[in-house]
Amino acid sequence: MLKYQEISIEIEKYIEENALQQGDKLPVLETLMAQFAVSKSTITKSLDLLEKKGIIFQVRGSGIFVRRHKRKGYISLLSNQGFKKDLEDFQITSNIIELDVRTPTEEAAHNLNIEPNADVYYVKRIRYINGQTLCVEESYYNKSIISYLNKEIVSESIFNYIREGLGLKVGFSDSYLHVEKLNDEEANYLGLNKGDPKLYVEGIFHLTNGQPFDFSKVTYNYQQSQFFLQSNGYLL
Amino acid sequence: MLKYQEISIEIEKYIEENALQQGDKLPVLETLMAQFAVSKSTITKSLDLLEKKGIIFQVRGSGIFVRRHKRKGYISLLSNQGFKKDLEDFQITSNIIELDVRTPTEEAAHNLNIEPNADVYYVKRIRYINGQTLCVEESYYNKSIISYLNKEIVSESIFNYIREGLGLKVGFSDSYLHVEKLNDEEANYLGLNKGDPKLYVEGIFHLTNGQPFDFSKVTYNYQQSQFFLQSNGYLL
DNA sequence: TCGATAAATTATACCGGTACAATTACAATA
DNA sequence: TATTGTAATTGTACCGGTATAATTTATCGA
Repeated sequence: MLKYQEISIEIEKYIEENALQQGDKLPVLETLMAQFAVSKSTITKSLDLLEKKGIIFQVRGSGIFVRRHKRKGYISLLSNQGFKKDLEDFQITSNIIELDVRTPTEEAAHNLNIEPNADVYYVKRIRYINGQTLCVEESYYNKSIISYLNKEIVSESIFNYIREGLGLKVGFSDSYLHVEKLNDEEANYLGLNKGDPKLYVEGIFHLTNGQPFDFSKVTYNYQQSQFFLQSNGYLL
Repeated sequence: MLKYQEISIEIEKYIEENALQQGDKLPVLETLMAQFAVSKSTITKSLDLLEKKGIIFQVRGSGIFVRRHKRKGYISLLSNQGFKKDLEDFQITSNIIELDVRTPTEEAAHNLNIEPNADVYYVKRIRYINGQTLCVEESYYNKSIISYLNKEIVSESIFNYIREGLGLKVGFSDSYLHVEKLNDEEANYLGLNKGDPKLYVEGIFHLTNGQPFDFSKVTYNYQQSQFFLQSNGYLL
């Protein structure tokens, strides 16, 4: 583990343990430098990471402050961790409907940047949160990257498996979302009615080297669809 | 303008002008250092900024590559620029229904972190995109920060006015979104039907010093609600 | 020709420094 | 008391360096 990552975790833990509130001030840079016995640039990097994550904000000439946000019950849209990470407080389960190797749809092939006749793992599942339907999810995994999958792995955290089991590094993701009306089939899966609101999210997940490995299409139960989102603004 | 910001703009322009595609490689660090005649850390900072904005991604040992994403017609959810910035290609207009000084609702006061009897500017407007209703928007501006507003300013870019006119610096924002069904009034405003899908977004906008100055509640026309979102993953 | 191994390439981590800009605290002044 | 100017505080920009980890390319051996 890198120094600046460790430090950022330490600081986050410190905020947690001391129950610091929005606007509370952290020790100044110089203190932190001394405390962790590293150079200014390393501390700065830790703080930049925390800022990016929305944990703190820094004000020049003034100090470093906690930015406590997150209303309870919201899922953060920022983070590639899949669900397990964000929803530790909740009871998340899932029911795998299909899991097989097949050739991708044209759409999936395009988004995964593979040939139409290449192999993909296809996974269709329903996720539940505290017993309620959360979403219906269809995922296509590039089999030349994700060489093996089974029900056990899929039931646990796929992303963990990709990192730990396969030793791959998850990088960035692009998501596209819009709102529509449910059709019959979707309504059926979610236990809702045709015409009810539907939050639809497409996600393309990439390794750090830029290769897309997962293309997912998710339809959320609107009653469960509370998302959180933050931005730090690029003021150019 | 700071060096690393200028450079990041230059590089972005370079990508644009040379029509570089997803995966195309940029010059290596050393070349960029020489080209812009700055130190490694400055270039690195420019690249980090571009990475944060989703323009590029960097691969250690390999190079710097363009990450071209953005499907056409999607509005980026990340960025504090309000609308004008993201939707330059579109015809955005708005119809201001109300604009006055008043005391905030309890909810608004809470989110703006002000007393219930403090003054706020209240703005209610309908936005149109290419002649279609895009959203109904209610905003509360902390009057002790945004000391003056009028219809002309509101019709133009408020955020520009805040930066240029008032000399304030917009920092970060937190947004919360969920999906519901439209009620009668909302349906009426948007030209839709009661019970139709509703994408509802609450946003709290802060200055760089952490003060919230704008609390907004936006109800989107689901037919127009196509959003884009990206994440760079914090792999700790 | 293929696979393993070594070498070169390339971005990232980390150091420690100077200068500067924004904010805050304080003192002086009216 | 309020205001204005000044100094201290504090984070950010930028430099230039060494070492290292990931990747790609070249080299060698079978």
